[in-house]
Amino acid sequence: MSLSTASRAERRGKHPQPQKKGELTMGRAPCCDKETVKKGPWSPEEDAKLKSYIQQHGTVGNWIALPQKIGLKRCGKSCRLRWLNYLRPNIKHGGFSEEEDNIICSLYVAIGSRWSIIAAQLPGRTDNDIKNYWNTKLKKKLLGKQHKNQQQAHRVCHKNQETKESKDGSSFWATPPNIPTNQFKYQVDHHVGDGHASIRKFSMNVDGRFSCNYDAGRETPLASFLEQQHLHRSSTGSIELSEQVNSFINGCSPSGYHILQGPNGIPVELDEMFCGNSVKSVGLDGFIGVGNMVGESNGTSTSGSMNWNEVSPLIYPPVVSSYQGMQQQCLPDELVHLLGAQ
DNA sequence: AAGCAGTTCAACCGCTGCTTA
DNA sequence: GTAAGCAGCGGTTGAACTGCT
Repeated sequence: MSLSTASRAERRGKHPQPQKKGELTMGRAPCCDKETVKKGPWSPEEDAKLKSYIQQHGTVGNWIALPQKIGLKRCGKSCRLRWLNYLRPNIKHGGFSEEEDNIICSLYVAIGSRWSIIAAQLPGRTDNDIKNYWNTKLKKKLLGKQHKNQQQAHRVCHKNQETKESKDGSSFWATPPNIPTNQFKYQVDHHVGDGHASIRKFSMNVDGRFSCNYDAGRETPLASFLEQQHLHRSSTGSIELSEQVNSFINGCSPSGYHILQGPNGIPVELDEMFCGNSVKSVGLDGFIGVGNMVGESNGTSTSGSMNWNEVSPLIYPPVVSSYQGMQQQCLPDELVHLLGAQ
């Protein structure tokens, strides 16, 4: 370290942030003076200033220095957010289509709350918009569907459970249901011998409703994300998610057989199902790194890979009487070990 | 009309990872 | 190799709005 903070700040045309009395020396200094910076809703005048400056000079440069340049008493981060989420051209607000709903749900199931990646697949939508939409509407919509199906399925399950319990006295359910041919799939084409950079084309197909083809020479955020996650290719170069995902999106399980229940028989919330599942718990590596994941019609997978139940047990777990029981029942050994170590 | 509860969404906060010196 | 500075991200907050009683 040869340069002091002050000299570096000067070189960048900035003054160093004065350290406040009693402030810790460790940790990050605030990006702006919180006492003089304006907060809250933006006025039309502020919007106009910001918009005209960016339209003239572009967004290239230093966001933190920008408000000073144009005389705005705003934090640079706030300016950036305002531009990206509201002032930027071609922004769409509200009125999400059915197709967009499906895309959001599909991607949420696959990659979790990576809103920026999801937003990148929906032109004109911002991550903030999608996040809000998911939290306020889509999640409830799905829970509503889920609830309906649960009510139907409960009747069937109750019958099945009675039969099983009468045999062995346990509350564990019998074998998982057969998984019909998948409608939802990711496919990653590759060129042999090209390493991780071989993911040159990313296409996605949700029941024929959505297709996002790779634009040659331009890596999609999702494709590069998958690449970052050290996607292991199968011999066919494809990753396919089973119909379970798709059918959940469309309202619960394919057979109406598996109901998600917590320890006290309380239905597990969507959040817990997705966010608490192994995808999130052990990182996407645990999900994508599995390699070829094919929901065959008999519920098995090919070439030593894992099926959906093994990878994402909380989406389709058998109902068990305890969390530990569920781990033992559903998770592959290495994941149980990982979770146990946490 | 008033009061309350629920919903929406813009904006904020704090953290992470990358870049630079 | 290290630390500062920054952009970007996801979670959270709270004001404004809406609907119900």
